[in-house]
Amino acid sequence: MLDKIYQPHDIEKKIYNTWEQDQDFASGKILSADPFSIVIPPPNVTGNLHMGHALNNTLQDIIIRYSRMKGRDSLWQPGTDHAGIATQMVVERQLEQEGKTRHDLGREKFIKRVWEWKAESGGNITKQLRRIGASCDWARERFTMDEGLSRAVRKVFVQLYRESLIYRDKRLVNWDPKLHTAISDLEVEQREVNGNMWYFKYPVNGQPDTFVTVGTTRPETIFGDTGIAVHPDDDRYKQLVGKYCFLPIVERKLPIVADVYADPKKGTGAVKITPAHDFGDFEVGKIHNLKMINIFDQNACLNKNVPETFQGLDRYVAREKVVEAMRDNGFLHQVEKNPMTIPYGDRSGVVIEPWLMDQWFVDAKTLAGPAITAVEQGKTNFVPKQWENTYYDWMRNIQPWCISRQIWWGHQIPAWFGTDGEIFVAETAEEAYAEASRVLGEGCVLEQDPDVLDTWFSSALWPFSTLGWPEKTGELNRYYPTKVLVTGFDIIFFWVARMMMMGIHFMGSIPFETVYIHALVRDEKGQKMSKSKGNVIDPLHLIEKYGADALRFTLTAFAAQGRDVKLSESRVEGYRNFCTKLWNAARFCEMNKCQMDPSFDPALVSGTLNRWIVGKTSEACNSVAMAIENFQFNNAAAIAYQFTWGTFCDWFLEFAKPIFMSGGTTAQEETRKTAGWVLENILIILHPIMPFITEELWMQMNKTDRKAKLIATPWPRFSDDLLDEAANAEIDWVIRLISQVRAVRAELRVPPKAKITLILKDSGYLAETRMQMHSDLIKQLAKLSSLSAVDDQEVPAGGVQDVLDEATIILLIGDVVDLRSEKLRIEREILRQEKEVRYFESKLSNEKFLSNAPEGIIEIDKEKLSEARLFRDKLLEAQARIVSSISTEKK
RNA sequence: GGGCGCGUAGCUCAGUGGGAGAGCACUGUGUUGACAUCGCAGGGGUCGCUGGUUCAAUCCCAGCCGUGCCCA
Repeated sequence: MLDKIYQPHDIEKKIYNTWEQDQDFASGKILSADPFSIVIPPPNVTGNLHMGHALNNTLQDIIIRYSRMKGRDSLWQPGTDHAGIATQMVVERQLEQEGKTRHDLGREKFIKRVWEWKAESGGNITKQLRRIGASCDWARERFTMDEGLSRAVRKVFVQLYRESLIYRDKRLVNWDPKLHTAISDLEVEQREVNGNMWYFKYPVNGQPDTFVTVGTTRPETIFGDTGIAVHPDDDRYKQLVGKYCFLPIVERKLPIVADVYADPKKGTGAVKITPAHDFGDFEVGKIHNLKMINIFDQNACLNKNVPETFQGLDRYVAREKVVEAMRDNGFLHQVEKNPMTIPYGDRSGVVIEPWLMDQWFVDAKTLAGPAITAVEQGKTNFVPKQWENTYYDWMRNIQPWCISRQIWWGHQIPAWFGTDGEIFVAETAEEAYAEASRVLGEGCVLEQDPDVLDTWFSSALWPFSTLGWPEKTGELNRYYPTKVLVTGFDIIFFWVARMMMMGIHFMGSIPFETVYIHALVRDEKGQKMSKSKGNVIDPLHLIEKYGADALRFTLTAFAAQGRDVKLSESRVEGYRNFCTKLWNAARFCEMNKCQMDPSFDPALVSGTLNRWIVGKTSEACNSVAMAIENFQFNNAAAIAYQFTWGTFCDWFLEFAKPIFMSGGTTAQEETRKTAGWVLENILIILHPIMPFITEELWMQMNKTDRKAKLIATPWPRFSDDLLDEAANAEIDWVIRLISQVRAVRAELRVPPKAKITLILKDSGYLAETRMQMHSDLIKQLAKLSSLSAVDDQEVPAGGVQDVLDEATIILLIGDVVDLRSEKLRIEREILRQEKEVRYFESKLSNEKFLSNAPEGIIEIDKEKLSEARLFRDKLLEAQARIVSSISTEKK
């Protein structure tokens, strides 16, 4: 016997262990089956499960579990990425507590230390993924720093270098003065701040009392100024082009150049050019051959290229000093408040400094071409489709990708430098030496580039490196390309785009057929969850409290395409109740010996009720399947929920009760088996969304017959033959009758326990038959003492009346009812029906409507009209009877 | 400034060119065994505003207002 309440805690752990131990998640077991693969967006190895992960992995789990049940050879490739900067920061923080820095340890020991940390804490996130039920093929788990994946990285680097798609260049990069590394554009966050615009007067050479006034938001950069730009068509400055200004304090000559970069409408129309410290200025400087003077050290403090009194100052201290000096010397024209955006490092949180240095770059522009075409040609599709625009937009304006990082944790760049800066790129040191020997001679000295590659460089290879590439493995052949990538929109640029580029370049084909972009999980007020706001909801906390299935169902029910998920705990609670409902329905089935019988054939049932629920079940199964295949997860959840609760529990089981309580008839036996079969299918369709409770029920209720677990049970295929229109109409009629009686009773406040008499007038043969067939049921569910059909003459006066199709329902509820208020009730309803009749009459008398509307619509409206008329007429008759009762009463 | 969304019941959200739905909340009511984490019944919405297209618009189009995100 099932417990009275579902206890997720113990059950979830037990079930998950069983699955994992029995290798139920393993791919490659049925090689004759169609392969179906997805790769997990590898979570950061330092990460902990947050709501975004919970949603992302729930959806993937639905897809893969469904695929498995559909009989495909399903691979969900798991793993984590090494998160270069984040991981290094974690370990450095540990060292800090010991009073050490990574430099105290040295590179080798530090890396060892990181691996130790990884061994100890790196598995957190994968343990947490297990908590939400993720059915990854854990035996295949990969890590971006694994030997195999590292080899893939080296091979890709070398090949791209040889193809000139990776190159070393001196360019401005985003320098993080706290972490001491370059970062990519994507790791820079633009924040709105209120800053100042300072206007400085630069004296013009040879023209006393003539100044060019320039605005700047960064006074400290004046030491790097090497020119002034004005717009070529700007009459204010035309005569100055080709002349020089003097840079105050420094006394450097600054050529005045004409460039459209200077916007005449902004500020004074003249801008100072600091090529080594501003991305825009850098381009201008190159065009006009301006000097590039680097004025910062790696901490963003002023270096030796500035006047001595300023050397070593922090950039913000320097800013004040410069303003002060300019003011004191009369070169400060004015200061304005200036709203602007400032670049911050997304990891360090400090202001990023554009810094001129040698770095490795990927020629992303060239690689992006085929990646754009693949989407244009529909080889890869985004769902929802509008994300393709975001993808195109970024890809078409893509910039060179800076891939080198000045940190230690990561894939060290496979490039070696000779003593004079010669570069040798090779997969191994041996190869590099061999090559260098040919060029520089035997015994040459090489040093490997100390930098490592951007983590996303290795993540970009994930869909094929995890399958064994560059080896030509069977897995690679079988599972690449993957079917669908499930991810959030925030990493379309970081990851999706780069996987597309690398996948196409190295595998010759797209890495995935579909990119499903899901929502962002927000708090109940719609705000992004963040630690600083303190509005983070911990998925593990919700799992503890309500169970993983309740959380999964909630996330799924909210995962409508193109909309964010606003999560609140009360919703999770609501779906926990759904778990309880399901549990109790199963318990009820068990109590009534409704077993799952594998030999049961739904096509052979004969009882109307059973034929009805069989049809509804097949409909629900097919609709849920369709919804999952179309990535309409919220629909899948809604259909399964409505069918389980609203159809199976609320009606079928209630209808079955009298049958179960009656003697051992054949009808009882059939209904038991049908109920067992429906429950079985409910467990199946709910399993992808709520794997734990469904598996537990499956195991408990299939003690004898079946060995296979639910996870390995085939998803049923039902033909439309199971739908029985006649049975539908019949049960539907009974449901409507019961509902109407209940409504009238509630409205007239008939005591719930009071049994009353129902008389059906003018019911017609069909309705009368239906009534008689289901009389026990109707009596029970509508709480009736008796029900019968009568013709005109036998109508007792004074009953409460209602109309159901062509029949009039008469409820004899004794003296309780005030005839006058009953008369008003009927009249209200008559008014409503008359309005209905008028509406359709006018619509159907509109010639334009008749000539333009499709025939089907007209037919439906005609039917609605005649229904409304019938309803109204029946009500009018009922009203007349009341009136006569009232007059009788008076006498 | 460019782009992408969103605005439907008190709340959170589905949905559709043919008279608007769910969950939660709310109101009334009900516990001799599936479930009070429940049952039964009920109230509640000019589908943001203004125009246009159409026989028909909550849905399509335009503009406006409000709101959110991404990019510069």
